Order: sequence, then C-alpha cells, then structure tokens
Amino acid sequence: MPEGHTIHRAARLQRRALKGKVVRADSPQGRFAAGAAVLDGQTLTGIEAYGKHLFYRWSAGDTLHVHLGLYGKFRAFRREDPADPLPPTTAGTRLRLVADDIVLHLAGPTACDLVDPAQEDALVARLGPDPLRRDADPERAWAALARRTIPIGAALLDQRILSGVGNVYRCEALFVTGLWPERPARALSRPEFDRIWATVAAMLRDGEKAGRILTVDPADVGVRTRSQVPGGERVYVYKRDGLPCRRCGTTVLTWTSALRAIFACPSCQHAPAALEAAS
DNA sequence: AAGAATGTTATGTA
DNA sequence: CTACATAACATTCT
Repeated sequence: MPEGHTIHRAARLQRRALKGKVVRADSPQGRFAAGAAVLDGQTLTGIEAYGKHLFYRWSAGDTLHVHLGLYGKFRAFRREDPADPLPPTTAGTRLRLVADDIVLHLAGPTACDLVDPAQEDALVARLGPDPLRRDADPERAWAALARRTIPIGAALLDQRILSGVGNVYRCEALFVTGLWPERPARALSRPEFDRIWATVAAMLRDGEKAGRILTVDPADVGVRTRSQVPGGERVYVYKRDGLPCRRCGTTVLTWTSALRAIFACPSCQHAPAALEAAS
C-alpha cells in the first residue's frame, strides 16, 4: 500500500542493507525466473526512487525496475548465520535477494522487470517532479497544473503532474492547505500552489521518516473523535466520512474523484456555499 | 464472501 | 491534445 514515502523509505533501507554487496537472486515461484537469473551473482551498485518507481542498478549494467502497485510488499529478514535456512516465501513472491545476513522478498508488484536506458528514460519522462527528490522542479508541476481544467483533487493523483502522491496524501494535503478538491487546477493562485507543494513535500518526508502516514498536527490530536477507523487517529479526513472534522466538527464528506474515494471537510476546505448548506 | 483498497494503463468518445 | 467514462489488471484484507 505504497505512496512515495514508502518507496523512498524502501530505497533508503535497502541501500543500507544491500548496496555494494554481491547478491544472490532467484524467483522462488518462477514468476521472474529469467530476470532473477540475470541478476544472480551481481553486485547491487545503487537504488534510486522516482515517485512510486524504484530502479536498482547492478554491476553488469542491468537496471531492475519495480513498481509496487496497490499490493506490492517488501519483506526483509535478518539471518544470524548464512547457513540458516531461508525464510519461507509467501504466495506472490516475485524476487528474492540474498546477501550476507539479509534476505529480501519482493511480493506482488505491478512492475518487476529489467529495463534498458531508453525504457527507463521513457518511464521517468512521464513523471512529474517528485517532492522527495533533490532535483525536483516545482515549476514543472505549476506549469502542468496551469494548463488543466481537472479538479485539483484529481490532479494530485496524476503522476504526470507531480509524482509520489497517492489517495491518502491527496486528501490530507488538501485538508491541511484548506483547499476544496473540486477547484479547477488552473484556478489555483501561485501562493495556493506553493502551499500545496510545501505541504505535500513535508508530509511525504515525515512519512518517509516514520514509515507510516501521520498527518495530524499535535495541536489537533486532543480533538475528541468517535473514529473507529484503523489508523484514524493519524489522519484528518481520509476514510473519516460521516465523522466530525477534527478541527471544526463539521461532518466529513466523501465522493468519487479520479476513480477513487476522496474525503474532505466542507467547512475547513471552503466548499461552495450551496454544498456546505446542504451537508 | 462480497467488496474495498495508500495504483495504473488502455480504450473509446467528444 | 485535453477530458471524461469505463473497463481491466493485480492481490490482500475485512
């Protein structure tokens, strides 16, 4: 269940565990047997994250491209003794990497394939700036938004405009910036865009550090809520439809935007007056 | 056991 | 080329 923070965190932790090491690779379920055979015995020279994509660089020049999709997961195991048996793989395991005392399982990703430089360039060229990357250029996102009539809520999910944001962060970032998700993207002012960019970057950074999504400001933590939603203590609006807003108590609304459920507080996020009255 | 889910691409239409 | 609707794929969890 990954957004950009999960991917960048995986890159950081796996770099620490595997970079510079000779890696044994295989594909226990045979779902990536040919690719694993190519990587087996190579040294992992680097891992790069771009939006929700990962690129693993190998000593013979190969690049492994991974995208976790909706269900992809990494599982890492530490082995005391290299002679110990390998931990069992669960169904859907595509690739297993073994180095020294580390075993890494990659299960269920949408993409797990070897790419040549042209393919990698094409993939990256389709992505908007990633706020977690040092080389991110917010002007590219600003220019892309200015051309779009789609709602800002939909635009934030479009990886071509800006990359790394998923459904939780789009809802939370719009709440924190106080913007109604249905505002046309190109109607945003520059200061509003700057606030969105800064908010998304800060949220993704926090998530990368913590390893989980936690967007609620400590100042709002004490606000009474009857939320029974798992993880509901850590977000403002995501999956909190029908519950009182943590800030103002107004009922949080949900509807469909860009194929996904979106959640927002009509009061804190300046819904059109008609809608606010109706709720 | 149906349905939802922290994702994305493809296709047809206007 | 943009926008929108719809379907499709993928897998796990409740």
